[in-house]
Amino acid sequence: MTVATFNVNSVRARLPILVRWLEAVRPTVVGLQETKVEDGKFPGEEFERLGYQIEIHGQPRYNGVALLSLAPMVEVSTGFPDPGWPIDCRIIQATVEGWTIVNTYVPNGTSVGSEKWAYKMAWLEEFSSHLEAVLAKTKKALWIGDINIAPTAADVFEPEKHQGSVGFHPDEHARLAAILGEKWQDQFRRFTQGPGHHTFWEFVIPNGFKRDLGWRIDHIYAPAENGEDVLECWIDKEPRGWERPSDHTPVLVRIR
DNA sequence: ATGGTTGGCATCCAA
Repeated sequence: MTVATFNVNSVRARLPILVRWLEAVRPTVVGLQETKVEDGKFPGEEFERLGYQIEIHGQPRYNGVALLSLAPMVEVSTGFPDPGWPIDCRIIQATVEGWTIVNTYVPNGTSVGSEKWAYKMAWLEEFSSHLEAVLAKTKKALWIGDINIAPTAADVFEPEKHQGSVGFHPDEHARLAAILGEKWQDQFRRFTQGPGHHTFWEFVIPNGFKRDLGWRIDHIYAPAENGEDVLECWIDKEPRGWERPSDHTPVLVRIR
C-alpha cells in the first residue's frame, strides 16, 4: 500500500487540487495537515465519493489534521493521551492493514524565543514520549506529517543564511534527534541523498517554487528495525505546480 | 534592512 502526507493549507481551498491528485495517485492512506476547518464543516463527501473513509480532528481557522483511507481505519485516536495538554488539533492516528499511522502537524514556532517557540519545544518533548509508547506497542508504525524542521543543511536552501532560524535551529535538531534516536529512520533519506529535494516553498518568496527556494520539512519516519518494509519514498512535486496550490507538496511511501 | 503571498475570517493572525 501507499501512504502519503500532505499539508494542504486549508482543505476547502485545496479541494480541486486534492480531488485531482487523489484520482491520479490513489494513495491507500493520506494524512492531511492544516485543514483549517472545524469538523462540522469538513468536506467529507468529496472524499467519500472517491472511495475514501475519513477521520478528522479540526478546529476553526488554525491547525487541523485528518486521515483519508481506502481501507478500514481502526484504533483511531487524536491528540496526546495526557488530557492536560491544550487541545489544538495537531495529531490524529489510526491503524490501517496492521500499520499504525501517526499523522502530525508539528507547531511552527513562529520566531525563536517566542511563546510559540517554547510551545514547539514542549510539544516535541511530549510527542517524544507519545511516539515511544507507539513503538512499544508495534513495530509496524509510521510517523508522517509536517514536521516543521529541516534536519540537515541539505534540507533547506541557503543553509548558511538559515542557520539558527525557525525550522533550522539547534534546539529543534536536538529535540528531533531525541525523538528519533536510533529507532526511527527518515525514509526519504534511505533512498535519496543531497540537496534540492524540497516539500515546502514559501508563498512570500517571489517565484520561490520556480527558483526552488524551498525546505524539506514534511517527512515520513519508520522504525529502523522495520526499514525493509518500506520499499520506496518520494516527493510528488506536481501538485505544487498546479493552479492555487498549497505551499507544501506531498511525500509518499510504498510499503510491503 | 525589508518586503513579498495565502487562507480564514474579520478587517488581523498565522504561516
